[in-house]
Amino acid sequence: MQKEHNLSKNQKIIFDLIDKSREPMKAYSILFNVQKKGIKAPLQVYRALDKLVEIGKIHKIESRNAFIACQNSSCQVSKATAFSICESCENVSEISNSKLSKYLSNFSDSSGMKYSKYNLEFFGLCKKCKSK
Amino acid sequence: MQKEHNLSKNQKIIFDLIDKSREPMKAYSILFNVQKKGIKAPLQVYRALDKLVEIGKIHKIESRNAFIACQNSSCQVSKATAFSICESCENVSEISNSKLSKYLSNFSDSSGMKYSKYNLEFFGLCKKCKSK
DNA sequence: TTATAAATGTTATATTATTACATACTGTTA
DNA sequence: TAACAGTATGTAATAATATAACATTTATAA
Ligand SMILES: [Zn+2]
Ligand SMILES: [Zn+2]
Ligand SMILES: [Zn+2]
Ligand SMILES: [Zn+2]
Repeated sequence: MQKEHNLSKNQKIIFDLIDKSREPMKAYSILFNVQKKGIKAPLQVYRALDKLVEIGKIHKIESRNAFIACQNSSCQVSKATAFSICESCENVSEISNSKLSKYLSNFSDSSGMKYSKYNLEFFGLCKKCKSK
Repeated sequence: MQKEHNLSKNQKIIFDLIDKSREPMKAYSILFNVQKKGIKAPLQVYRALDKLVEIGKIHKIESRNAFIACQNSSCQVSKATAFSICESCENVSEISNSKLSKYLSNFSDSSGMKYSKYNLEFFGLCKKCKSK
């Protein structure tokens, strides 16, 4: 059962915007879009983004410096994330595959490191772009 | 067998610096370090980095905006990369695990996407930092 | 209530990366 | 050799991404 996070005003404005977007959003594009709601400075955006990532409501696509809403109802924190990214149309989806997540969550090697988090990004061509 | 790439002057200067570094290097730190060798502008650094990534001599650690030399003699291109990152000391190593790479290279799901590349970053505490 | 943590507002600045344009070098082929 | 194509370089300006520092306000809980 998922802990309910009561988002603050700025967090809610920014989450709603990202959640409605069909594509990953960049911080300054978010800023531009929420200026009419009174959020005027980059730091206000980055603070909300940091918190939303921390509680797993959004994830950062590291290779794109962009943010998407969590598409798995189960991500309470952003600690085990996998995405597919089309290099042609830049469509991004969160991969929800229990075998993959089990495999990676249980991964260990001889380095002696204790892994507590991972982020995986797959790149390729989506169905649409392949057939062009 | 690995194709021999004849690095250009700037590419060689920058690769040698990264290769000697025990930690991932950031672009502007690289710039600072190669100024005595005549490389004066960010673009000169970024161009060499782009090429070195393309041919697999270095990889970008996306979550850190930093670059490390390939630690696998086999990476001809940066298309199947996995790293372990200590969140305490920021030590980064390239993971070379054939089971993992096979698993990920063969991964496919029902989305219809054809994956041609991936990048995986594991986070946690290294041996040293765990025992502190 | 009092204390504490979390969130906000604001300005300035740091860090990372690209655009645009001119020039030079390297290897191939007519 | 000459012409060409592809790759690399040099330089200036600027765009895009992210954080520091400090003051204030709001929410939560002892
Ligand atoms: Zn998620
Ligand atoms: Zn596509
Ligand atoms: Zn490698
Ligand atoms: Zn460590």
